[in-house]
Amino acid sequence: MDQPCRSACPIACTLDLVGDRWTLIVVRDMMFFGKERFEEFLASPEEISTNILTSRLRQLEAAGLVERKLYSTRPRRTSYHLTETGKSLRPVLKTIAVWGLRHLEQTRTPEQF
Amino acid sequence: MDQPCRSACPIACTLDLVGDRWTLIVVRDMMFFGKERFEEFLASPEEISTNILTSRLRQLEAAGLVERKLYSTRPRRTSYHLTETGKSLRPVLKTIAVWGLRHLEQTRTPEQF
DNA sequence: TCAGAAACTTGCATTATGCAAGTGAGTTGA
DNA sequence: TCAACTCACTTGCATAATGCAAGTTTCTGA
Repeated sequence: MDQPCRSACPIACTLDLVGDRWTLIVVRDMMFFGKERFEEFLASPEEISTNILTSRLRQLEAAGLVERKLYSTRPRRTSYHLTETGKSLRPVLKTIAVWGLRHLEQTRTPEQF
Repeated sequence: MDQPCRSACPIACTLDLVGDRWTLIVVRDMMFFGKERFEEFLASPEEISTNILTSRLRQLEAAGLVERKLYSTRPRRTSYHLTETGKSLRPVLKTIAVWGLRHLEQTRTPEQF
């Protein structure tokens, strides 16, 4: 999950970016569930903790996959959105979801796919 | 990476199985580079350490994605192979590779794809 | 002014990872 | 037959990541 790629392999480099337990969960929430705010991500059933969520949002922002916006300054509200690069992960998430549905019994479709 | 799924989401469950820095590297080595032996996995450019490799092979075996075989008892040699379930991860790996090649500059194709 | 929400930060314990060294069974060559 | 070597690990220890709870700051509305 750190910056330098372990090798020139596109699989290894992609995993360096999003290959951990939480990053793609956050991307999923934005891509399929339209979540935008910190509290919305916290409400997901996987129960990410606040420090991990902060660090993942920062990393995704640094990687150019997510944009952070202040959509209100008076109460100061933050929202997060996928950039075009972030949105391009859709086939990856889709393929993973299809595999999970087919091979892991305990999974079910949440309508959205 | 532990057994119990965090939720019923197919993406989250799949990540519980293979969502870390190393598991899919090992699967990649078997799927695209035909690697089978412990020492072959160690030789990959990402340089996995022996204890992590052992634990990942055990987890993949426990998850039914990989089979372990003793192909020689006299010098006692072990080989690892993808099961049908393991092989079914090919589209996932492919999609990740395509994304990496398109969006990460430092990556290049190793012919095999 | 007092409770409450949103978006965090901080501290600390637990778990995972990285690194180096060691082990044991068997093989090869001098 | 003895030393060196290979394969497939295991062990120990330091560092890094994660999980959990609590606290902070800024603002709102009653």
